[in-house]
Amino acid sequence: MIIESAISLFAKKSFDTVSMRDIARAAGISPASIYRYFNDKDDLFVEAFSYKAEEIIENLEKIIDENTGLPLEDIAVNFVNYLFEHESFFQMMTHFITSGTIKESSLARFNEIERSLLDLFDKSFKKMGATQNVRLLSHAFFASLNGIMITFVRYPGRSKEEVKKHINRLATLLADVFKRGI
Amino acid sequence: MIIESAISLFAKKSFDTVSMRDIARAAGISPASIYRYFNDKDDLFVEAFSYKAEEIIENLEKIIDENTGLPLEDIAVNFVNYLFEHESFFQMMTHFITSGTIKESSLARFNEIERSLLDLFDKSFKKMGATQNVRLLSHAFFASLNGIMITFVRYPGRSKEEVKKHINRLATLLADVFKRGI
DNA sequence: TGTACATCAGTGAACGCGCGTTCACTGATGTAC
DNA sequence: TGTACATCAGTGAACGCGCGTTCACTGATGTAC
Repeated sequence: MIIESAISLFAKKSFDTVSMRDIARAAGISPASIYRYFNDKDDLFVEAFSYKAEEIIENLEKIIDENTGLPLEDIAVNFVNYLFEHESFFQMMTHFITSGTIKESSLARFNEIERSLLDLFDKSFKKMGATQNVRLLSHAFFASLNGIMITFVRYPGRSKEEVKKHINRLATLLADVFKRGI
Repeated sequence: MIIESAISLFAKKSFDTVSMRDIARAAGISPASIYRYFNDKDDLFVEAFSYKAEEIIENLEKIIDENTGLPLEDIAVNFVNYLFEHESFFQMMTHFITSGTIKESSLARFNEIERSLLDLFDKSFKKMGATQNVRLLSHAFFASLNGIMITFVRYPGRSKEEVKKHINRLATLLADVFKRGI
């Protein structure tokens, strides 16, 4: 319940602006109660992130496995749209990637999840027939899609629909470039 | 002097952890004095960013102009190494891109600078013979390089040298893929 | 050159706020005999 | 079934802190006559 409240808040607000009091209010409990279940804010967030991450990785894996001939463009577009639809996950991921002030243990768990995501991309590239530098390709592709999301998702003066469309175009272009370039 | 102190602090600490008191201390003045020259923290940071950005854009432009046959790989590697060597600029750029809580006027100035950077990539792609979708290519390439930096620059358990090397490899791979893919 | 006043950079201390977290406590539920 | 006690989820209030920012003030410098 606490975790779900935290997640739902991240869909609306950025990491720094979500406080323990906010989460407690959303969960309908007192701030002190949160500390019965989590050591500190970092711990709560890493739990929330991994909770959401499991769901997302499972779904993405399904998409990849069920569609044997899935072109890289579709994987890219699925991925960014998934991030787009699960803003809380994207928000948390961005925070873990960019923030310099995270407990080592939390960061370790985040990296584990990041590796699972990269495994998905590995799988996709292997299916496409890539044999060399697969992990490096995954790193580049994953980071590039991340970069596209991070750089343009807050683009000011554009509606959510326009932003989504633009990001889809960029993801498609990137996948196309990768497909032909590898 | 204030601006330079702010910039030098960003090279070491992340945005959220640099306070007005830190900057005042580094500049050898009192916190109150900063407010004689800047309306608020946002204003100071956008000035610091644009101060550094001008220098960087000028330098990158020189590199591109002076080397007519410069391959995309070199531009990519120059760009990420530049970000790497000017951590303060990278730090500020990341903050402006990811933070959801910035004054509209500051964001407008940031976007102006971002557009200048994109113009540089436009120039490079045009030199390479791209004629269609040049701006879209620049968006994708710029965002991808950003993503590579953002995603891997804080990679835990690796030395700065290792991180730099890895990012260079990814930037080279990306440029190579783009070159062959367009 | 001297004097009276205005201007202005700069300051130490404080304001008000929100944060993560802890404390001492309550009251419901479970357990033992 | 009743009673005494232990366990435990949950709480309101407070602690201590650091933040951005403002205030009332100082003292040096510039200006006018």
